[in-house]
Amino acid sequence: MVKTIEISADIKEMAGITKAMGHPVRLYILQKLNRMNACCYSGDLVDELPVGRSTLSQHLKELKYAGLIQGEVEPPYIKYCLNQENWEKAKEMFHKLFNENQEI
Amino acid sequence: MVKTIEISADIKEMAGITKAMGHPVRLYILQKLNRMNACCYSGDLVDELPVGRSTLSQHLKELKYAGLIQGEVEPPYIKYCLNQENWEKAKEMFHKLFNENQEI
DNA sequence: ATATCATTTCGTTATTTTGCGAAATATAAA
DNA sequence: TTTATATTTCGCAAAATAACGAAATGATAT
Repeated sequence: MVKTIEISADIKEMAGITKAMGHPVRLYILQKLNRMNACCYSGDLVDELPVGRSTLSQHLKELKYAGLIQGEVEPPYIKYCLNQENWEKAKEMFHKLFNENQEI
Repeated sequence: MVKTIEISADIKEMAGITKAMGHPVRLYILQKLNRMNACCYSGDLVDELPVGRSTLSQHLKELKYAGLIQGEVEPPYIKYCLNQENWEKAKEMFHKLFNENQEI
């Protein structure tokens, strides 16, 4: 007797986003971009974070893959900003998660 | 020239919690406990999740370690519930993260 | 054409995570 | 005391993650 259980796509999606947020360097970047309401460059970040350039690049790639940030080429730099639409979506997801027991 | 940069303890703490939440099985459990505003048993969960008992036990252990849930021995069961205090703390953390650009 | 600059990709290594089944634990029932 | 039940721990294998330095890329300046 085999279990035929699946976890909903919604949960899986949120888990993916949450996972992408679950690293100090990546969380720092997201917090900074949101706080400043601005964008930044990899070069800025590498000076304030305890990781090397290539490692930082990997983290940016992951955040991009998760849809939380986007990079705009601005030679010779790449300007990284929050992906506002998805960031709002994430915000909403967390809001729901923490508040869906508040029903009347 | 060595970098002497550190990431704040706050960010590290939140990253740890976020990481613990960043898996479909664990997120499912948290959502369920919060939604139902109730507790549940490992045996309930194993029937609705696509993982084996020992794997589920590992996930519960991780959530417990992160402080998000707590287990109360109720022989022969163990009753798992949200750790309300820490759950509220997590809620507040996420709220801040997503809203701290809303300053006047 | 060469050099420079910011950044990424590649190749590698070490560590962590995920998952399983078997064995162990702890409690209650027969 | 044996048996049954719920759950965890152990030991393992496979896969994913994190980090690094070196090399590659792509653009501009000399």
